[in-house]
Amino acid sequence: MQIVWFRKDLRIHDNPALTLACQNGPVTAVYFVTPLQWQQHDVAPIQIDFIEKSINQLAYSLATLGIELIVETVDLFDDIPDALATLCKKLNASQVFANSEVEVDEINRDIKVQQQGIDLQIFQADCILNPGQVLTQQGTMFKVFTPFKINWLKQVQALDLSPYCKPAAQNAASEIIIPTAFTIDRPKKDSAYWLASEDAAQTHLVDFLDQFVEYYHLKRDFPAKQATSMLSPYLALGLISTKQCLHALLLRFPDALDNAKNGVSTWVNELVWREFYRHIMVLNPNLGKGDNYNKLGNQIQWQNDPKLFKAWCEGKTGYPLVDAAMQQLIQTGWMHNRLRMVCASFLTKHLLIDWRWGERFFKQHLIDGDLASNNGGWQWAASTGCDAQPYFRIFNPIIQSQKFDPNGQFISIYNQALAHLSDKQIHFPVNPIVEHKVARLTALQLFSVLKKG
DNA sequence: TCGAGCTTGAG
DNA sequence: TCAAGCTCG
Repeated sequence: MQIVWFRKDLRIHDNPALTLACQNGPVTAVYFVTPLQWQQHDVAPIQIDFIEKSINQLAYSLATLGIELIVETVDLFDDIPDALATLCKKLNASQVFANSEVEVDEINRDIKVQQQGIDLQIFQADCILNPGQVLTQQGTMFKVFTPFKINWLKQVQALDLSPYCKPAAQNAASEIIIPTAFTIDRPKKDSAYWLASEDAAQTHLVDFLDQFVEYYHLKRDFPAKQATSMLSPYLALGLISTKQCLHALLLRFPDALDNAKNGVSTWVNELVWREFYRHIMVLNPNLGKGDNYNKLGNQIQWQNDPKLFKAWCEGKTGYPLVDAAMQQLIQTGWMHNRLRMVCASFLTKHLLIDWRWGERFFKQHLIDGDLASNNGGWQWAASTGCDAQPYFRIFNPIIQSQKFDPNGQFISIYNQALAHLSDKQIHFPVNPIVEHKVARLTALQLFSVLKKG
């Protein structure tokens, strides 16, 4: 008997741990619910709801393969080695199969499991190219995205991207035992807008590839348009893999890896950014503990005014686009990528609040909360990250609004009181908590500690 | 060594 | 126009 331990890979397709375990004989699956750990990791209630629905769906999918999914609740990652050892004993299992994760606590958890004497086999399915596999000629991690991407594309072009097949059913012709629904006993926020299944993820992907990807580079920056893939919640929990995404993309657009300037390659870029941030995280584990990537960032004198932070959290900064974006996050658990940049820039550069505060707040509300991507994005905006925004580049929230929500269509969704304003008027702040020009100059001074040379 | 090339702009 | 540099080959 083998155990397949599911973590952030809640899928039966393109899942090497599952497929390879099944090749070795009978399999039982396990998922550990870790409420206290999730609390420490600021997992959003809406993501917990999405996890609950996803594991119930996974249990059903596994049942169709004749595999039982045991869902066990413990407090912390630290409790898993014992729990897993007990389970191995009970099932008389010789090996545990799992897919790798990139975060430091997760990696340490796996080490502790192995130290417990459990034969834990770890497979790589989180990235298309494994962390540490995309390096400069000096053997170091790239510090700039573009050369990383060039190297990544080169390697991927030589790769077979066929996803792993789902395993064959274990006991043919056996009846499907419909598993009892599992409930996670934690505060939850309804995630029903996002159907929690592999099928739903595939539908999002197909719709995106059929209808949107060709215009992605032209439309993706406009939050009022439906133009992005909407795959982030699925990628965050592994209901779909980036390999599946790229494979499907290449079937439709065989020259997708050619580094052109079109919608297809712009979207490939996004997948590569995801990998870039994951590689950085594995090679710099302390990023997961709040370290600035750029140590000069330690010298930034954050002002951290709680009143300003509260206003930002509640979408009451006075800047219509920022406030609408924060409402989108609070109400739906998701925020358009362009707006994440605008809000992150505003918090760090206009309000001079530590990016970690914003990172945490986002994590607490995002259905697609993912440490590497969230941290990478925040440190990009705060100019402390790897290949980050230069510190002197400060988004003007009014110009961003004029450019990317020209008719105020997005703003109007979340602030009907402004809907009657003209296209010209709607972008301007009403009782702003800080004035752009003043804030900009202060930020330039405070952030000048990042000046190089 | 040196030069090409820099995600998501702003005053 | 400017760009408060630097990475990578």
